[in-house]
Amino acid sequence: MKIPIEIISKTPLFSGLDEDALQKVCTITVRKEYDKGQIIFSEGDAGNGFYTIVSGRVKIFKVAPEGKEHILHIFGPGEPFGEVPVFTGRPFPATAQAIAVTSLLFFPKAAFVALIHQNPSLAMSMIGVLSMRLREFTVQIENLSLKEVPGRLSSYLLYLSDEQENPNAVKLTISKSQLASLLGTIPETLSRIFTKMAVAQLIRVQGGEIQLLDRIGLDDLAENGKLPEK
Amino acid sequence: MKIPIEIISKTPLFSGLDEDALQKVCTITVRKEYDKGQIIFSEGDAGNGFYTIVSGRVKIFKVAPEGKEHILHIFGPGEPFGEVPVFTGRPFPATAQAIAVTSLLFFPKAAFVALIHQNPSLAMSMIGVLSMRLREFTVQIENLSLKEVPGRLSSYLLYLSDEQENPNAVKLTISKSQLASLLGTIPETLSRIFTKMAVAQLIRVQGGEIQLLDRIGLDDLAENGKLPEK
DNA sequence: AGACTTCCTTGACTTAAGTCAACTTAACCC
DNA sequence: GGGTTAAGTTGACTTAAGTCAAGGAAGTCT
Repeated sequence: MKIPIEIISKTPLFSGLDEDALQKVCTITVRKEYDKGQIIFSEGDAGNGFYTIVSGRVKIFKVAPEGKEHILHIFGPGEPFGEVPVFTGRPFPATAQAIAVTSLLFFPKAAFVALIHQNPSLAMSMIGVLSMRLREFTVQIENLSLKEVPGRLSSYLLYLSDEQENPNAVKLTISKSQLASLLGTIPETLSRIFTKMAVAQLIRVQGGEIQLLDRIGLDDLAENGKLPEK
Repeated sequence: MKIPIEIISKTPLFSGLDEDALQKVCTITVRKEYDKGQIIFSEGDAGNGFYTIVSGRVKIFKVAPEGKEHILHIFGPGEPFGEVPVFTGRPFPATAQAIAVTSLLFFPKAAFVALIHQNPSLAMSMIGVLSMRLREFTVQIENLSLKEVPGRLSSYLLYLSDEQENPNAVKLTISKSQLASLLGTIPETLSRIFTKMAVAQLIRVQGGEIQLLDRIGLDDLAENGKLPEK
C-alpha cells in the first residue's frame, strides 16, 4: 500500500521538510493498522522503529506487578511515539496499546536515523518533540509528588479547558477510569473527588461533561495542590 | 578566560565531534562559576542557553507553594542540563541550584542551535541525551505512582550499587534529606523506612554507608513496590 | 573546646487515599 | 428489548505516609 505524501506532511514532526525530503520519508514509511485494545509494543521489547498516528488513539502506560497501571500519555492523530528506543538503544520503557481502531505510520530505526543525519531540520523537529515531552514529564512528576488528587484533577480540567477553548465547560475525551490512571489514582478515589469538588461548587459533573463553575477556585486548587478545608 | 578544548571534548555530548567542530563549540562557550547554594536559574525564567558541568554538582528541582521541594535530578561533571527551553521556546520548568562549588560551561541558545544545524552528529548526541532523560523520567513516574517508598528506596540502592560496582554495599553521594526529596518523600519517612528495612535484615545502615544484606529481597521489594508483611 | 548550625532520628497524631465489597447506571449486542 | 458486560458510584474500613514537635548526632567556625 502506498503512503500518500499528504499524510506525512501533515504530522508536525515533518512539517519543516521540503518536497524532496518528504519523498524520502515516504519511501521508508510502513503503514500499520490496529484494532481497539490491541497491543502495539510492550515494555521491555526491543524497539526497531517508531510510530506516528494517522487516526485513532494510543495510550502509553506502565504496569505494576499486581496489574495496576499508570497511563503516561494518550496520543492522537499527528503525534509520534515510541522514539526513545530508536535513540537510546534500550528497550521500550512502557507499553503502547490502541484504545480505538487505529492507523499508524511506522518508521524503521536505521533508515530514519540516516534521514536525520541528512536533514538538520528534521533533527531539530525531533529535538523539539523530545524537549517538549521532557517538559510535560516534569509537570507530571510535580503533580504526582507535590499535589494531591484534587490538585491534579484541577490542573487537568484547566488544561482541557484550554485545549478545547471553552473556559466554562469541558468534555472528557477519555473514560473516568482512564483519567484516574492518568492522574495516578484509582476510579473510586476520582469519583469521590469529583463529588467533593461539586459540593464545593467548583464544578458540576454530568457524565463526561464538566462545567467549570469557579475558575479562580480551580486555579487555586491546581496551584496549591490542596482543597482548602472549610 | 579561554575555554580549553580539552574540557569540552571530555563531555559526552561533544564526544563525536571532530577537531574543527570542537573549535567552533569553543568559540561560543562561556565559563561560569557558582558558590555552593547559589541558584543557577529558576523555574519560569526564560532560557537563553544551556549548561554542562565541568566540576561540582547541581540539583534540579520543583518547589511546591508551601516550600516542599522535589528533586528531579542531581547532575555531576560532564552532564548537560537546562536544554529544554533552548528547543521548546518555553521557560525553565524547574529550578537549578549548585549544591557544591561548581564550574559550568554555558552555551548560548542561538549559536548552539546554529551549530546543531551544521553538525548532524551533534544533533544525534543531543537527541540521545534527551531520549535517555525521557526514559529516566518514565522510571521516576513509575516509581512515584506505582511503588511505595520502600520500593523506591530499594530501586535507588540497587541503582547506586550498580553505579558504584559494589554488589554488597553503597555509599550515599547525597544527604539523606536530599535523597528523601529525590524519592518524593520527606526525611522523617525516609528515616523510618531505613530502620524498617534494617529490621527486616535487608540492609544495614551506618551513616551514609549502606550494606546490602539481601539483594534478592531488595530486588523483590524494588519490583513489587511493597515490603512484604510478616 | 564550646557554641553554632544543620542533619538525622524518634514519638504521637492526623489524614489522604487505597482496598474490598455491594450496588447503580450506562453501554452493547444478539 | 431484555440480558449481558463494563463503567461508575457509594460505604465501611485500613494503611502508608505526612505533620508537628522534641531530642540527639554530627560537622563547622571562631
